[in-house]
Amino acid sequence: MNDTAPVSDEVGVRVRNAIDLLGYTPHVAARNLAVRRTTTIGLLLPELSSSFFTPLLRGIEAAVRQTDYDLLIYANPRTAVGYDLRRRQPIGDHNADGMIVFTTTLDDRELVRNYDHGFPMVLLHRLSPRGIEVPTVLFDNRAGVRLAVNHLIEAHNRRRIVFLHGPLGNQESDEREAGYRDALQQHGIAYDPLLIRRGGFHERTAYAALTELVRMNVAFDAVFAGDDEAAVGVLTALRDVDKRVPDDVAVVGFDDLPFAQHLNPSLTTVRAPIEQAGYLAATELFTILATGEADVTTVLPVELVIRQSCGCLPPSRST
Amino acid sequence: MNDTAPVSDEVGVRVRNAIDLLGYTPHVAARNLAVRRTTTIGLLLPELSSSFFTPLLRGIEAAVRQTDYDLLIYANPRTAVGYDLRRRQPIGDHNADGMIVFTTTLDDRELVRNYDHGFPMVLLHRLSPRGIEVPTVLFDNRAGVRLAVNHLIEAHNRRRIVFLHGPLGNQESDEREAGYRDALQQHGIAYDPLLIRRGGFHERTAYAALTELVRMNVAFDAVFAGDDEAAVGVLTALRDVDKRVPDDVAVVGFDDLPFAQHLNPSLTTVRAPIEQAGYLAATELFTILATGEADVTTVLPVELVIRQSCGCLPPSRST
DNA sequence: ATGAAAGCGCTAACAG
DNA sequence: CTGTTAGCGCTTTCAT
Repeated sequence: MNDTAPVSDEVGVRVRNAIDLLGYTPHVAARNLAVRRTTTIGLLLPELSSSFFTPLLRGIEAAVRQTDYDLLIYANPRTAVGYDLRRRQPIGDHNADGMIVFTTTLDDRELVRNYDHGFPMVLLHRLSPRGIEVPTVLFDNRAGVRLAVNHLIEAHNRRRIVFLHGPLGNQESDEREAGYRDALQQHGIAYDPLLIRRGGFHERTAYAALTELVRMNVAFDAVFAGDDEAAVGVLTALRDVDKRVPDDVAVVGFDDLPFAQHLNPSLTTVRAPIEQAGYLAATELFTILATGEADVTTVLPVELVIRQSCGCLPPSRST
Repeated sequence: MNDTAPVSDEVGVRVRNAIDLLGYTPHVAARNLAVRRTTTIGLLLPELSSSFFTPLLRGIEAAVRQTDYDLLIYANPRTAVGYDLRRRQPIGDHNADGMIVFTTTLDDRELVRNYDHGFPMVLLHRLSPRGIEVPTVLFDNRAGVRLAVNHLIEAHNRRRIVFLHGPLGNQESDEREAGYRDALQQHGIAYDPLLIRRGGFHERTAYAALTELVRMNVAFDAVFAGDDEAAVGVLTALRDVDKRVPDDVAVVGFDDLPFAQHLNPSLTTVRAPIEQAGYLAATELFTILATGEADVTTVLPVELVIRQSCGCLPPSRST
């Protein structure tokens, strides 16, 4: 019995000795069962092996560190599609007091069920399912892409702009495409379905998408890559087919991941405050935990970062 | 009761309806308490916000995905130093069947205690504490650095080679320094303590270390950066003081993280099979879980990857 | 095939 | 201040 009740010195010592002797460790699961509280928040992620998560986790960590809570992360591609309901949930009220749900790592049904049970959640980069209101933190994807594509059109006179779409059903990608269409429309450029390819969000798929486009002899003078990871694939693909960036093809990304400025040419991209998003999501969750309430929707502004890959900055001196 | 005993149809239906109606979810902690098994392995990390963990996690994930187990990650800088023993352990036999321990995320005492309790563990990038034998997966740090420094000396005729040491007490960094000394000795170059600086393993600290070195007017013609993250800081620092890489100063890193090839100049570095290390560590843990036994020590070979920052490859055409 | 009872390791509430 | 008791939600064993 520690901390909860007054104890005489002698007993205290005796107990402590026993603890040391036996190497006793409290069984957390049992304790949690008893107190119905875990002092832990959970984070549900589709995967971890992408540079995108580095800043995101940094932000979440920063927020967690200011509290007494621990952070438990569960990353599992299997959670993506509807899976056996009877299968245990990796993170839930049994091992966390609340959780952050990234994009589609939990399907709507689960979300609703957790919500009905009053399990505190914050959504990241995904809208609350219709019918319930779960607080969510989002980027202004549409405005960001509009900005980027407008720049390609206005400053660099590009008109055949490829748009790499992320995984099917990705809300963010849909918003980004809306921004792309906004920009085209704004300048009276026709929307050409040939220029819309799947392949955003991953280096390899982006590489493949671009390569195929070239093989198909589709003409284009710019690429919105979907995100920075994809932009790397695009850059590589273009180099492999001897197209020059930005002279032949301008390239812009999304996110402004740390490596974007180190690419060659350095990447013009839409900077998303990823770290801040993580920080905010966690902070909101803690607010809910403390007060029971929180803002419903937070849309984070993004900005265009101009570098070399669009043609604005001169090529770098070779050190 | 699902799966364990025969049940009449009618009752089955009745129960299922009740489940749907109430939105019932099994309480995992309670079940674990009862069956004394979690079907989960844990991973203890000092932090997540470093690109190093991207490939590491990819490897671990790959191994986990082949099994029925779930992966729970706990990242906490607070675990670094000896902390309150009575404080619950975030991951332990109460919520995992075994765990992977990265470097110094668990202190020796805890390691020994877990070991004594028969809790399955695999160590990553850290030696087993003396007295007990916990399986461990390591890089051949010493040979790797020897390779790199030898290259700087032999191929590029450098003799004033800075060595960036990681955090105090970091075993890997110690091994790397041994490799550095090996190489110097091999070529009869005197060891100059002035050239050994703290600052490896982080971009910012590496930047600071280099900047200070320049400010102190210490002469040097090459830098072993400690790792690739640190190399980015070194490159930036050198650019800021108008030293040319590789002409004035050659730079080599360690790890070969994904971004290394995209740096400008691209980074000559020691490639460590990080992903494989993660995969192996997880696989070994599963082997222990299944059979109770595993190899004690696995040392993974590394290789030198030659690029521009040492002077071997010509500067890149600006696309 | 079903219901009842005990116990996993802990905390909390209550008497002594 | 200390020892005892009940119960967290589940599985398991044993009767019915």
